[in-house]
Parts: sequence; structure tokens; C-alpha cells
Amino acid sequence: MPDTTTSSDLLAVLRDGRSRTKTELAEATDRSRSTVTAHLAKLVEGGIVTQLERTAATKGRPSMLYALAADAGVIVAVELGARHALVALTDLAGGVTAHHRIVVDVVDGPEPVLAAILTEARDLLAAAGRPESDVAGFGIGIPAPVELATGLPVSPPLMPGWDRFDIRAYVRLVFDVPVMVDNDVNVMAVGEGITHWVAEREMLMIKVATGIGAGVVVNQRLVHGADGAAGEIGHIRVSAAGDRVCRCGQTGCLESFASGIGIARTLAEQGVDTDDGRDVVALVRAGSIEATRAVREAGRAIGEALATCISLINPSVIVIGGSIASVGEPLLAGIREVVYQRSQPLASKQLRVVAATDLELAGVTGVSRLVQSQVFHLAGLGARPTPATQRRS
Amino acid sequence: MPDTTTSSDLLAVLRDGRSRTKTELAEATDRSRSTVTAHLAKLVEGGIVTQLERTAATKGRPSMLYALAADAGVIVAVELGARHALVALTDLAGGVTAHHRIVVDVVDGPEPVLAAILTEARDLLAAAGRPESDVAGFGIGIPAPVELATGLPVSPPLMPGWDRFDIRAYVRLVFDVPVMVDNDVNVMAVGEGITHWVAEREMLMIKVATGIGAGVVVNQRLVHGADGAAGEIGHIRVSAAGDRVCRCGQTGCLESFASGIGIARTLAEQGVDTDDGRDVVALVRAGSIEATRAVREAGRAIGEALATCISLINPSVIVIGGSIASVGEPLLAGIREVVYQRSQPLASKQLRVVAATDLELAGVTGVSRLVQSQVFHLAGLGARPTPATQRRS
DNA sequence: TGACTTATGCCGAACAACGACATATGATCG
DNA sequence: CGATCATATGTCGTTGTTCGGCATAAGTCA
Repeated sequence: MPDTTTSSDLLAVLRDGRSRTKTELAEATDRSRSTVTAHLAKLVEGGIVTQLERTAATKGRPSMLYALAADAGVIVAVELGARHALVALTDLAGGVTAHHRIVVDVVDGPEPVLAAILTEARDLLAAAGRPESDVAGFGIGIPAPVELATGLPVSPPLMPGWDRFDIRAYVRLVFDVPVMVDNDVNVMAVGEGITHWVAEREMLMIKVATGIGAGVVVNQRLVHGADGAAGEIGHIRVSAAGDRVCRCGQTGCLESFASGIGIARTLAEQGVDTDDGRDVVALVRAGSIEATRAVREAGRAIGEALATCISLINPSVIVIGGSIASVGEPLLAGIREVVYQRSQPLASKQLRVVAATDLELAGVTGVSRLVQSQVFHLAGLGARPTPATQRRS
Repeated sequence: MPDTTTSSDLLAVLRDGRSRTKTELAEATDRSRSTVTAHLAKLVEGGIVTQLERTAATKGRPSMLYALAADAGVIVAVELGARHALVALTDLAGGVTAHHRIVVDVVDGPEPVLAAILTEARDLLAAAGRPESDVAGFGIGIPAPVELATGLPVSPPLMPGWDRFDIRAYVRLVFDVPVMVDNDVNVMAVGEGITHWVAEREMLMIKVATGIGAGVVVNQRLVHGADGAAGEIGHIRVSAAGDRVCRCGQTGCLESFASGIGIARTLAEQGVDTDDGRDVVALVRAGSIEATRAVREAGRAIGEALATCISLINPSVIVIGGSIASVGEPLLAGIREVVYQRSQPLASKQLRVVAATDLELAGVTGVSRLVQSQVFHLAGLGARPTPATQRRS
């Protein structure tokens, strides 16, 4: 029954899973303690919030601690890549309790891929000793633009056969719960955002892997754009890419030069043998001078594109992730070099360009958070209700 | 006393100045008629809302119409350019009732310029037969980045001497009312947005004049960025600008090639005499082939930069304004040519690139709307409360 | 003129939030 | 070891907001 503003606000504060006292909650939600008491009672009765043991000694009477009943349900969070899927279970607070990577191929089309994912999810649930009825929500990040209102993938270049396929409906045949679908980089942005960059209003998450994409956070909210195509920066034209022909048919695309495939292509032109983007990381780690240089050049190209993005939205943080980012410094150095050289002083003085901290789980963490928003009817990403308008003086 | 949510919601609906019946208001604010009645009574009593005559015949009893008491106060709205200022008076609904353009020079520094503006505002008030005590709010759009929280201009390249000058405080010495300061292109974006593009979630306003800047609207809200530098796209690097040195010290900046000054420079290199950006418009209108071509080239360069912006935020509308935009087709054609060629099909299929419709008053209209938000304690730009969460089933 | 339609005003009921008071529970100190 | 202090808890009456219902007003239309 938590449908009032106060209950929502309480959940919005408690959604991170940490426990709090009534006084803390009253302060955080800007209500009186009696109001918080009343609503907490309902939430506890409904099994949504748990009353924990008393706090350790302060001076006065110890207070009760309240926290989200994170174990009351399970969220299935999936990150889909071109050749694999990471299927994870999280508790209602977003803590990952189990995860497993399976091999799939998105070009096989939606049914077989989703079937494999759903099977894996069932297996994980069984292994965790959880009945399927415990599933409270399902979410998936996919490497395609997603239309915000409908959750449908639209014109996905990497995923022929998925165009406007109703993933939500398909999943609901198995798990009849809220289903969230969003772009893979968007969910990474959320994952990194809620774990490390809660306070930042504008943030950019860049994924450098087989392709290149961005997750865009503005005013603490994900940006989807009119067609779900926001953040599709792989086909920005950069000078470094020259006349190289991209798979999209254009020339000079960022992706054709700076993605895993693009770097491999650069190296191949120099006679260095690489099959795939994955090899590039191995080569750099092995100390290959050519590979290191190519990655740094790729970083510069990305930096060139980012300089423009910075001029447009002036973010305070840019997080670099994706498989290629795991080479670490060379890529980051290339990006920083151009970003700080080409950006206006005002926009770059406070700007931080950092590597993603959780390459493996950022995606599913973000998915879980977005699903949680739906399960609890919460808005936005922030830890607090929303910094909108303060109510009291 | 209108400080409750319901009163705010009512004002948020009525802010456009149109009149509505109680039933319409109840529907728009999602409250019962009795609630609306109660709050309207207070608002009418407070002189904030006016009760108008009855509606013309429907079938049943005619209803009363209610509208914002637009004449209860005056908003002073100013648009500051490098060499001039447009000082306007609007009613509380944002309707421009008087305006006058005065000559100033921003390089003289803030005090003399603001003094001239304030004097002009006083003159306009006197001419309108309005006492100064009628002024309910003051706003100004300035050609500089503005820090959102403080309203201070930061590191303005065009306005040396204005850095972190407290415009709000200075104005309040004369008019002790809410004072709003924002970037000139931001306010133009708001002005165009509320008059023609209310429904669009993502929108870009591009001003092409002496310099080049953008106003960025995402999720129906203005984007200021971490340092107020969002939309400062004049110094994006574009290939067309080649190695041309920009006043910012970098090379290849969009502004060095595609702004009024940049176009003049291009023409000068071809031996065509122009003193200033203003001349460019005259030359095109006079049928100069060189000037027309140069403007179209400028459009292409802008299109190149915009293609990147489109990839990042996927707007549904891009509005082109500024003095150079008044040449009309050549500029727009150049922009469209590159935008539609370089953008991903998904992002550009629904995208409209249009000319600003109100070159003269869009700025002050936007200023007035932003001031109105402060005067009535409203959030956002939208006509409706915010499409956030629907309250009933 | 009377039926019909639509708006209005007013009132009591339901609900949410608050502040205050009495009480509970531990630490701390003499 | 008991008194005191500090802090948290539960409950209750008050206040204010919102809702739905009912009687009534003010037009149109036949």
C-alpha cells in the first residue's frame, strides 16, 4: 500500500539498502517523526521494510534501525553483449547476489537469445534456493537504441531481427513482473553513477568495446532523446579516422578508428596480426609498442569527439569503460590529452576523466537500480527524493 | 499566500495567460473541483488570479473563466548583446507590452551598462504609466556563461570586467524583486520553446551572430552544466575552419569560420569588403554570390558540429536563430545538408531543423518566462505542472 | 414554460501531517 | 547502586487539505 508521497520518499531514501533511524529518515524526507513512524509501520507490516536491532550505544536510548527488506524479493538483471550475456540476481536494494556469464549470439535473433537468458535466470534462482515467485522485477541492458516510452529496440545495427521486438512481453510470459529494457551504456552509466558519482548532475559514461557508445546523464536523469538514440556517438566524424569506411556506410566515423575493431584494423594495416578487439588488450598488456600507440591514438580520437560533447553539456565527470578501457592508462592518456587541450578552460577546469571502477558489474548494477525504480514506483536515479523544491524553511 | 502544491499547480497551468474554467483547471491539475474552488478563491482574493466574465453559450449553465492577473505586475526582461540591449516590459503572463533597443557596449563593464538598462527600464515604466512598485521581477540574458546556483557570469570571453560581477545585487539596489540572470542563448531557447515547441523533450537552440552558442533543453529543462558552460559550442573544432586562428587562441574553431565575424573573414580573404557580421546579411540580401556561398559554407560547418550534438542527445528540434540566421535559406540549407548526411538515420528521421520564428522577441520572452518561474515559485518550463507521476488511476 | 444540461456553493467525512506529552531505555556520574 | 541525563518511542488530539455529495443557479432547447 505504499502509494503516498511520504512512503515513496521513505523508499527513495532507503533504496540504497543502508539502515537508518526514524530521526534520520524524518530529516531526510523532511517530515515529522510521527509521520515517518506511521508510514514506516505500514511499510514494515507490508514486508517492504525491516526493523533491525537497536543501534550501538550513543548517550541516550538506542534507536531502532530500519532498512529496505532487501531479501523480500529478487531482481533479475541482465547485460546483453554481442556475443555473451551476463545474467545476475540482485536483492531489492541492488546488491548482486549471484551472476553468471553465458555465451549467446545476438544475430540469432531475440527468441533463442532471450530463451537462453531466461533459462539461466531460472537456474540461478534454483541454485539460490529461491522460488520463481520471488522475482520482483526483470531488467536488461541491450546494445541497441531503446525507445523510452515503449521499451522497444529501434533500428539496432548490431542486432538485426530485434527491431521493435517486444522484449517486455516475451519476458513476461515467464516472469510476470515489471520488465525494464534500456540501452547497455545507459545502464552502465546508472551503475557507475549510483556507486561513485551520486552528487554529479551531468555525467558521461563512455563504453569503448567492439563499438563505441555513451550513456548521458543530465540534471541527474538519463537522457534517451527523441528516438532513444541519445549517446550513439560511435558514428561521429573525427579527423583521425580519415577516409576509413565504417560499417555504417559513412567515412571517418569514430568507431571505425577507435573501437576494438577499429584499433585492430589500424594494427592490421601495420602488419600486426589481430583477430578481434579482445586481442588488442592482450597485446598492450604484453607490451606491444604498436598496440599501445594505436590505443593511445584511439584515445585521442575519442577525446576529439568528447571535446565537442563537453562543449555541449559541460559534464563534471566522464567515465571511460568497456573492454578496451581495461588496458588502462594508454587509452585514458590519449583521451585526456585531447580533451584538456581542446576544451574551453571553463568547461574543463573541474572536469574529471576517469576509468570505470567496476568493469564487470556496473551494467547489471545499473539495470537493477532502474528495475528497482519501477518496482517501488520511484523516479530518477538519485539517493534522495529529488532536490526539487524544499518544503520547509 | 499561494504556497501549497495545489496553488502552484494552478499557477503552472495558468501561467500562459489563457483563461480556463474551474472544470478545466480541475482536470489539468488532477484535483477535485471543490479543491480547485477553494484555492482559486484564495488566489483571486490575493489578486493573483482574475475572475473573468462568463463563457459564451454551451448547453448548460455558463461557467466562470479564470486567468492569471497578468496586469497585476510588470516583469522587466532584458536581452543584452555585445553592442546593444533590448529592454522590454511584459505582463505577468509573459506578454510583451513595450520594448526598446538601446545602444551600449559591454566592454565598458557592468556598472555603466546596467545603469543604462535600468534607466531605460524606468523610462519604459513611466511611459506605460506604471509606478516602479509594480515591478514584480527582473531578468536579463547575457552573452556569457552563467553559474546556475549563483547567477554570476563566469569567465566571459566577450565581457571582460563582468567576471563574477553580482548583477542580481546591483539590480536589486533599484528594483528590490527577484532577479534572474542567464545566458542569452538559454533564454532564447526558452522563448522559442514555450511559444512553438512546448511538447518537445529535447531541443537545441543555435544562435549564429557575432559568435555562436547553443541553448540546450533536455527532459524539458534547460541544461547549464557543471560550470554554466553548457551550450558553448563556438569553439568546437570543425574541419571546414582549417587552421584558422580563433580569438580563443585555438585553431579550427567553429566560430572562427561560421560566425558573423568568421564569414566576414572568409569574404575578406576573397577580396570582398565587409566590416562586420551585419554586412554579411546585407550582402546576401543584395544577391552577392560570394556572400551567399560563404554563408552556405558556414551552414555546413555548423552542420558538422551539430551532427555530433545530435548523436549525443538526439533532439527532436533544432532551432536556428541569431542575426546571421535572418538571411534565411542559405544558412539553413547548408546546415541541413550536412546534418542529414552525417547523422544516423534513426536520430535524423524525425529531426526538424527550423529557423527561429521570432528573431526579435524570443530572448525577452524567454527571460520573462524564467522570471515568472521565480515570481510564482514554479519549476521547469512546461505549461503543465510536470508530466512526472500521474496521481490517480 | 418546462425539461435538460452544465456550473456553482456549501458541508461533512476521510485522511494526512504535525506538535506535544508521557514513557521507555540505555549511558553516565556521584 | 541509585539518581540523572540524553535520546528514542508511542499515542493522542488538533489542524489543514482534499474529496464527494447535494441542493441550487443559470443558461439552452423544444
